Amino acid sequence: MTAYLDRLNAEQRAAVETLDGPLLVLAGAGTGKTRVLTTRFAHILMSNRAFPNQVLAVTFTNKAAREMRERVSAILGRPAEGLWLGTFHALCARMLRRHAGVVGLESNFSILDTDDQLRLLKQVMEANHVDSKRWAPPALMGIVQRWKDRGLTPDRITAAEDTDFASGHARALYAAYQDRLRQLNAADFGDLLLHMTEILRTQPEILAQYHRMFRYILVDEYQDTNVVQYLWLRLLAQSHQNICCVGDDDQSIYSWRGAEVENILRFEKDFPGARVVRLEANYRSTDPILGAAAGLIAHNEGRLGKTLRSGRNDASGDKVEVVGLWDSEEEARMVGSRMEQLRRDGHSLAEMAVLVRAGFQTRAFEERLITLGIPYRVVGGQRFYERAEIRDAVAYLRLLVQPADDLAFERIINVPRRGVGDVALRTLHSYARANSVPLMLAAERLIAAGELRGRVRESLTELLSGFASWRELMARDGHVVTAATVLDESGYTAMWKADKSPDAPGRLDNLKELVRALNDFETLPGFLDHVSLVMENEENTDADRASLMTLHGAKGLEFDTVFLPGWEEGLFPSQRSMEENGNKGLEEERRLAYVGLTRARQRAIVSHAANRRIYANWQSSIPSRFIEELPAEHVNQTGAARLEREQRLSQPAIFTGAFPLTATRVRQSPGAWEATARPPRAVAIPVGSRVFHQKFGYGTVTAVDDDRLDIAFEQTGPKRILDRFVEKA
DNA sequence: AGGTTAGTAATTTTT
DNA sequence: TTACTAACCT
Repeated sequence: MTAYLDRLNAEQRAAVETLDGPLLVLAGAGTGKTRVLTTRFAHILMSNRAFPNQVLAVTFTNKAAREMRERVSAILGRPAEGLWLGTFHALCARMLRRHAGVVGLESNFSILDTDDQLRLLKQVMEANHVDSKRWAPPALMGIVQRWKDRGLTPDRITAAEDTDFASGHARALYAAYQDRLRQLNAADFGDLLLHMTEILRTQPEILAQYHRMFRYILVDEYQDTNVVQYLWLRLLAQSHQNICCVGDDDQSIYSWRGAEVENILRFEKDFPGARVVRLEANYRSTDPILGAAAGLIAHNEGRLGKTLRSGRNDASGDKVEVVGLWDSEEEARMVGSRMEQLRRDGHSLAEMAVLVRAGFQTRAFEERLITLGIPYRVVGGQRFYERAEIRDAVAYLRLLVQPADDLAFERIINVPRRGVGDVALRTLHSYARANSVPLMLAAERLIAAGELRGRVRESLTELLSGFASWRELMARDGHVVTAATVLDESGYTAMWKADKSPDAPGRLDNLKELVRALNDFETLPGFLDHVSLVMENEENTDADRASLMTLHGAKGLEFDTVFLPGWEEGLFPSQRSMEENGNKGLEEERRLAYVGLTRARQRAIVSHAANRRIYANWQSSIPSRFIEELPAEHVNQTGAARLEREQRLSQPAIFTGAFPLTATRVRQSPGAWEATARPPRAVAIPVGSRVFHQKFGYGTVTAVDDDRLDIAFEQTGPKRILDRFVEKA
């Protein structure tokens, strides 16, 4: 019955069995955090302390939610259904649909993504005569989001906090934006939390209802919660205080998104009588990796303090390698050849990852891996919902559910092209504004009044009658058929079928996937929530590929081998982080380094290049301070890091040319120079040859300029490629 | 209305 | 360097 408890160590077991009252579980990296959380959840159910729908379990990512659901099911031995388990946003959306009226919305409100948000903010700025060229809309979006993160409605913002943007009009713009959202019957991501917290704050009977409902609350990644999430949790936990938060202050890396480490640091004050359990036995990494990570993070102040110790029996291992390279290209070659070496030794690529500070850094590694023929995947990037075709399709569906959704209307009004441009749209806008009606209704009335003519009138009439018939169809035949019909009859799929660009087939596939996914939902509104809050791109995890991703993206993952390139001052720690947030920024960068190191089970290879190409020109850089902070006994330093540093100090003149000077290059090991030289062209590739490129596929050479080939690729069109990247087909 | 070109800005992004 | 936006031309 309780066999699942036997698999836990003493501290994990304490975390699972301390069920009453507030509990903070400080879970160091690799200490079995997820196991504790899921076992605790299952334990609550198995011991009959609560029914599945009486436990509220909150995560930050859909992935974490999914994983928890699966693992709870596995322990229970049956599918876990009826759970309140999900992300903050998904759970709030679900609640807010029930109480939308309290904050002036209808329950079918639309959820806006950042793109809609930005467009709306820009419109609000223009309507309030704030020049959107002088004041950047994205900056305002950031300000508004931070306010929302802190649970601040416009009326709660003090004048003192409103001085920077638009000469102190940010608060007014925020208020106008919120009004506009209400008119559109829409909420942005931040609103989901903000509105729900507001409702719980002001409506005691609704709060009481949730108090009766949720007997236990579980929270993952508590160090990443922001103020409004904290307030929401505190309100919900108020009565019984059965709240268990799991987190690691050393892994707090999202302060720039409004996360407050203080939440976890303050837990015992916020929840009097709280118990604290520390999970310190690490089952993931070797001793040297743990030692290096611990030594590094010890440089931070204001930590709750944990001492990771090894829980593995086989924890001895190689020291953390620190490799100094000449330039970023050599760094990419080093990573590539080490991967090849490991692969020859029987290691799987899926167990190797390159973790970079910023997205653009992956490119250099991609190029190298392509030339070496090492399969890889870039993790992160665009999510399913963010793709243009999905957003367009969703806009059509949103309008079906909610005709007042002007943002959706604007998005699709001329997609596909209907000859409705700026001029026509402006006419609609001015009528809509003057009469306080949605754009769709404005269009209808202007057509009836004969104010619109020609092509515009024709295509708008067609679109409007389309929507009318689609609504009927939905009532009759359901949302799946309707969605497919909408995409067809609106001309949207035809638009992509006619598109000759190489990604058009993929987009059509995505649309098919969207319609297919509709089958899993009873209603269209339910599906729309799923798409904007949950749906992700499916990745083919089957193939053996190395992973390239940002350090942020790597949180929660682990690999046998982890490459940590670019440990240079200015890049990592990032200059901007330090400039904007001073020591706090630096400490967060250090936590990021800590997260990176602790992803590794067996091997961690840190590297830094003396020269790096930023945009067009070369810049020299010095090794990251984090390298010096790694305890020497756990590190094996190779390469000319020290030498480079001294050399640069004695020779302040850096290169002005496009490539490092040969004279300094001699300082490198003999092999380095050889490897740097351009490999001789194996076979001449004349014009007209059919060639193959790892990334772009097959193509025909149309022109040759020394080592550069103009190639017309069959899939992706014309490109200029260095000859060594292609082979004769 | 829609395509073309010049100018400008360039972290991290769980929802 | 590239990618995206905004004014500009057809």
